[in-house]
Amino acid sequence: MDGKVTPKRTRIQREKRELIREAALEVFSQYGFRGSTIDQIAEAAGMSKPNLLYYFKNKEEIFATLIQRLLETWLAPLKEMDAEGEPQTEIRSYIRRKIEMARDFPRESRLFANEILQGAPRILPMLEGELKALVDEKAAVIGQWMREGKLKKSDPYHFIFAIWATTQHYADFDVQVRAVLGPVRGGEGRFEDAARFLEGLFLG
Amino acid sequence: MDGKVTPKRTRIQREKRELIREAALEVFSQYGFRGSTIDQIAEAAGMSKPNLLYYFKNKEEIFATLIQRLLETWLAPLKEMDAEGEPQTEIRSYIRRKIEMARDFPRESRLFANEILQGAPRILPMLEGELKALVDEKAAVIGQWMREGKLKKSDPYHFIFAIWATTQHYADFDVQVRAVLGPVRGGEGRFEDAARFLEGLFLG
DNA sequence: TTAACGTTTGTCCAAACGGTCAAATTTTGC
DNA sequence: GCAAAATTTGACCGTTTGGACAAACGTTAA
Repeated sequence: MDGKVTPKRTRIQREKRELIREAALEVFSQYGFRGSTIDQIAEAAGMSKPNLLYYFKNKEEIFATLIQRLLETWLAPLKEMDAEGEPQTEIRSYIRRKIEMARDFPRESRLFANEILQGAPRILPMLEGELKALVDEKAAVIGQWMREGKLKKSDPYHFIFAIWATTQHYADFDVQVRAVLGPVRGGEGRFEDAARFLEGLFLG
Repeated sequence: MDGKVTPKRTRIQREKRELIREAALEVFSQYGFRGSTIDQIAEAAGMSKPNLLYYFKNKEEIFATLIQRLLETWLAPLKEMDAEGEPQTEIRSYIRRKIEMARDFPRESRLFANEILQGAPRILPMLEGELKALVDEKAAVIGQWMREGKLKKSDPYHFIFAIWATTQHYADFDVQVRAVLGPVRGGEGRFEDAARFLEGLFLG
């Protein structure tokens, strides 16, 4: 009926496909889809171009599997925000998780940023569907917390946008952050500093 | 001595060069440097590729003049922040100006974001030089205001980053913002809503 | 051992790319 | 009005790109 079956894969296929995804993430996150070439990705993966195309039909397909995986990673932290939890704690954890993602998965963040910058041609339906639904739900929770006086009153949607913007900034604009902070303050501690600052900003 | 002279330009040259810059901004801000083609820009400018190359030596040069102009626009609002002014007023004006820029010059914002995402290959010296110096200066001012109790105490550098991140978010991630807000709340009023929210966040 | 299957690569192709050039056309200054 | 200068374009070039293909090489299991 479906016509679409999960293809059986050998051990080598699973490993090589993962290797290619890793290389593609590196390249795509820096140059965007149009700015990246299959040759670049193949070289980063340590294989020939035809060999890479043995594992992925074409450039689009590599990008597609990357985006698909990215979206799950991306929605997870917000999904975890628990309506039954302590508001301050929930927001604090959310900020922490997002800053950790900026620190540990900057390439994923940049890939996402690149896609949005270009008008989100491949993920617009998901933004208007799944993401909007999730944000609507969580914004309602946050709004309730605000009405209960557990959080300072403001617009829940823009509150969420502000957390996204500030946390992802440390991944997407990392070069600028380090340039401005200089070698001393721009070291590894910058993410911890950022986390503390943002907790104060959003919860203070 | 200098060897570099401002070339004399005819009326047509001035007009056409401006036309090309406008078209190039449109294209580069969406696809980045590597992802954009001269043909795309030429078409957007309504002329043939050779004709475009009559006005600009090559792709790099178009991009360079765009970046150069962008940087001036970009630093202006922060420069205007006045150490002698009323702290609350100065911060509020700064946020307003930045939100207005996100609304009125989204392409410039995206061009900048694109450049930083790719590691700022063409403007890193400026970030480490001029920008760092400016931020150092203004962070000192903000730090003084905080010590005087005119602003809530926090880290002045991350305070500035947070203003950048949140305001530019409304230009760079506009597609996402509109997708999440939906057709009703995502209308023209979203920038005014954002401005009010951000004033509360940073000054409340 | 060997046949079947999975993997890898050199070679090739057409389209797209950045850029050149000479010839044709238009504008300008006298 | 006309010559010089400025502008525009079609045709072209070498390179890069995404992708196809068949032949060669490895692996596996009967």
